[in-house]
Amino acid sequence: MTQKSPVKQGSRAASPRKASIRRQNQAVILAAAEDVFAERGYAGASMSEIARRADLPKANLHYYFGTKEELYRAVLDDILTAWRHDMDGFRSDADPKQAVSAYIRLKLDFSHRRASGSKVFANEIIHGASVLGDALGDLVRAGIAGKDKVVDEWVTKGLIAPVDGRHFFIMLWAMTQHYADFEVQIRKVLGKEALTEADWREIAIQVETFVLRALCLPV
Amino acid sequence: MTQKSPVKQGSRAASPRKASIRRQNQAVILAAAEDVFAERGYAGASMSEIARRADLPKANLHYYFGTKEELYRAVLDDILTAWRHDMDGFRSDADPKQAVSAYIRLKLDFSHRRASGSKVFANEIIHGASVLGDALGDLVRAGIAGKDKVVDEWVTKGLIAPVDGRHFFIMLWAMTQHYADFEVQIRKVLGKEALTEADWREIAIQVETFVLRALCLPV
DNA sequence: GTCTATATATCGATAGAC
DNA sequence: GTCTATCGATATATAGAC
Repeated sequence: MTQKSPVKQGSRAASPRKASIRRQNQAVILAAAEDVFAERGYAGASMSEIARRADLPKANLHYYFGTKEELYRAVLDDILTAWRHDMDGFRSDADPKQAVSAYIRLKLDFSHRRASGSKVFANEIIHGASVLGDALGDLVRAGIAGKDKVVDEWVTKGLIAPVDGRHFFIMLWAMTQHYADFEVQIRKVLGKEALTEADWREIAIQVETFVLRALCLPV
Repeated sequence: MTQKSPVKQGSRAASPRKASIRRQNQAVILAAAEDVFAERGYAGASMSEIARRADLPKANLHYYFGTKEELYRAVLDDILTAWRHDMDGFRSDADPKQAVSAYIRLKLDFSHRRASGSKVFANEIIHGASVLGDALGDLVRAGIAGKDKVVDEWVTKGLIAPVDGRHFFIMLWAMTQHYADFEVQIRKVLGKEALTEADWREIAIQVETFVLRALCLPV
C-alpha cells in the first residue's frame, strides 16, 4: 500500500526531503478539511472544495488519505489529540479555585482558537457519533480521566459546594464549547458584527464568575 | 404555482376533506424530516430516506414542499415557532428563583422532548446559519425578548448576584441544549445505555442547583 | 392527489500519462 | 509525487400515467 514508488529506494526514512513534503501536504490538507467539514458538515463537504481550499488537485487528497472518511477520521483524531492535554490542572491536591479558573480559560481559549475543530466534533456528536462509534467511550474516559472523582473529593472535604463531578464537567464543556460552536448566535445576542479579543476576555470573566459562584468559591 | 389541479374547483377552502389530508400529510412529512435532518444533517439527509420514514412516495414530498431546502425551512420554522412561547415566566415583578427554576425545567423538558428539532437548529447555527441568514437576528431578538433587561434589573435591585443578562441566557441555553444535543456523549459520561425519565429529573436538579447557586439564590 | 420511471447533476474515487 | 480525464454511484427533481 505504501510501495507505490516506481523506483526502488531503501525506505521512506531514507528520503527526508520527500517525507517533509508529505508531512507538509498532509498538514495543509488537514487544515483545509477541518474548515470545510466545520462549515458544511461531513456529507455537505466535498473533496473538490477541500482540494480548492488546500490549493492542491483533488487526486492528491486521495493519494494522501485514501477516502473521504479516512480524511474525516484524521481531522477528528487531530482535534482530539490536542484536547487530551487540557485536564492536567485537576489533581486532588490542587487548589480548587486555581484549577477551575485555569481549566475554564484553557477550554475557552482552545474552543476559540480551534473553532473549526470544535465544530467538527460537535457535529459528530450531534449526529450520534456514527463515525467515532465505540471509540467515543474511550475518548470520554480519557477526556474526563477520573477528574470527576477529584471534584467529588473536594465536595466531601467541604472545599466546594455539593455538585456531581460528572455533571460539573458536562456543564463546563457545555458553556465553553457553546461560545465557539454557536458564535453566529452569540454575536446576534451581544449585538456585535464580530467577536474581538476583548469580547473573549469578557466571556471568560462571565463564565468564570458564574462557575466559581456556583461552587461557592470566592470570585 | 398552487393551481396545479387539472379540474377547476371553487377554492381550497371549499374542500375541507382534502385540506385535512393535506395538513396531515404535511405533519407526517415534517416529523420524518425533522428526525432525518437531525441524524444526518442537511446535506446528508436524502429525500428518499425522509419519504421512507414518512411511509410516502418520494414524489409526494416534492408535491407538498417543492424542494429539499423548502422542506428544511419548514422544519426550522416549526421548531422555532414552538420555542417562541418559552420565556413568559420572565417578568420583572416575578420572583427570581421561581422564574429561573421554571425556565430551566421548561427548556430542559423541551430539549428532551423535541431532541431532533433541537439538533436541527444546533446544526444550522454551527454551520453559520446559512439558511436562516438574516432572519436569525430577528429570531434571537424574539427569543430573548428583552428578558436580559429583567435580569439586569434584578441585579440592580440586589435580588441576585451580579451577572450580565445576555451572558446569563447564553449560559442557560448552552446547558439546557447541550444535554439534548450531545446526548450520546452524556450517556458515555454517566455510563448509561439510555437516559431514563429519572435521569432527566436528576439532570434538571443538577442544572437548577448549579444556576441558582451561581445567582446566590436559595437552593 | 398518488406513484413509477427517468432526466440531469454532482460527487467520490481511480486510471494512466507525466 | 502530480494532475487530467473519466467511470460509476447516488441524489434531486420532474414528467406523465393513473
